[in-house]
Amino acid sequence: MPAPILSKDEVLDILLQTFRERGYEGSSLAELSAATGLVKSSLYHHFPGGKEDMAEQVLARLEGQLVANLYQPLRSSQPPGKKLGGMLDAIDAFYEGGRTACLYERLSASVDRAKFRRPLKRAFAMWIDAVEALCIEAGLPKAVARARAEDFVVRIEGALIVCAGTDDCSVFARTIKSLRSSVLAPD
Amino acid sequence: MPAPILSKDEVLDILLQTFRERGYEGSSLAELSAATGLVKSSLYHHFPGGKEDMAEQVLARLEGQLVANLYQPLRSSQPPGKKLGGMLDAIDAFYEGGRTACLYERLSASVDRAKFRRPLKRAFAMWIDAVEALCIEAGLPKAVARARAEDFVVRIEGALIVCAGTDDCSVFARTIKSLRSSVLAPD
DNA sequence: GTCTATAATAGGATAGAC
DNA sequence: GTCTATCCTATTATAGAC
Repeated sequence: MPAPILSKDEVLDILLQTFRERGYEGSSLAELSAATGLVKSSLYHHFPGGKEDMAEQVLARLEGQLVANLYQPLRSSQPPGKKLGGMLDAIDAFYEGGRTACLYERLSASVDRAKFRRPLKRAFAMWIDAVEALCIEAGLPKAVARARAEDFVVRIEGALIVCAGTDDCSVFARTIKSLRSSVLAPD
Repeated sequence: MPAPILSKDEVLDILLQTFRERGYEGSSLAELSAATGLVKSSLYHHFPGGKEDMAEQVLARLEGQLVANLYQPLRSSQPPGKKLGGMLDAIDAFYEGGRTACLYERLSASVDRAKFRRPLKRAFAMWIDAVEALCIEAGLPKAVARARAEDFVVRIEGALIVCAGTDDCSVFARTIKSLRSSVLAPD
């Protein structure tokens, strides 16, 4: 009984990276096998449902990480402006200044997107809701807060696409900077 | 010598639709063959370079259509506000209110994105430049115009992603509406 | 310019040893 | 829990007839 090479979480982290880099269709089992150092049948031991199962478990782990590192900190007693800054710093780091794609975008754009419909809907809803709550805390009216939060996520996702398409990360930096000063600004 | 079933342009239109719906990796030759009604070897007659060749020719045709239908009308003598409205109407129709994806996004997110680097860079640059020129015509300072134009494209692309991820087109409608009133607003 | 037929490879998935 | 070996299907691509 050979000992595990990597923990389940380490495997999931590598799968997340691969899906972000190559997309869902673009990540073949051969690719995922090479990235994790596990042969295909070892992957099937962890993920009996194959690639779909991998993506689902990666989504579940990412959701937990985002709650812990992005959304929970927004509930602290710090001033809203400080919390917004912290969230944008974390987002900038997570996307490496616009160099790496968003898993949610990758799966939303995949042929099999219907299979991930529920977790994806929830992921976007949680993100938008978290920013909305921050806007409300900062004193913005509910309707304005909702629109600002939705636009926040729209602009992050859009900036990642334009960065990839133009081969120019500066768009992402400008978007982060603009969000920093506009999201909580008075109505 | 059998007569052509479809014109080259008709074939390219169908390929465009298929790439937009299923992405680059997600569009297999079998798929593209079924969509066009041409068997694989007929496709290779038109596109000796295979799928990559198809995407390149689709990109070239789309660029021509956008210049004719989106960018050239911006050079007319109509008032800037009217031209912005017309462009947003055309964009709304082209993306079917957020229901269909952007080819540029699909190719920018593909594993083979490096192959399309130049046409994609040019596509985004042309789009941003067209909106920038409109903003300048409306009297906005050059730097503001540039930022507004970049943000315009970022928000269209982002709205399409969030629509797909949330299964809710209303995000796209709200983004279009917001752009309608904000893009040319005084600094 | 379209077709049938075929080849070669890559993809997803499983059985069973250790 | 990991491995080797194998299977079947899908995918890309080409040859050659009409």
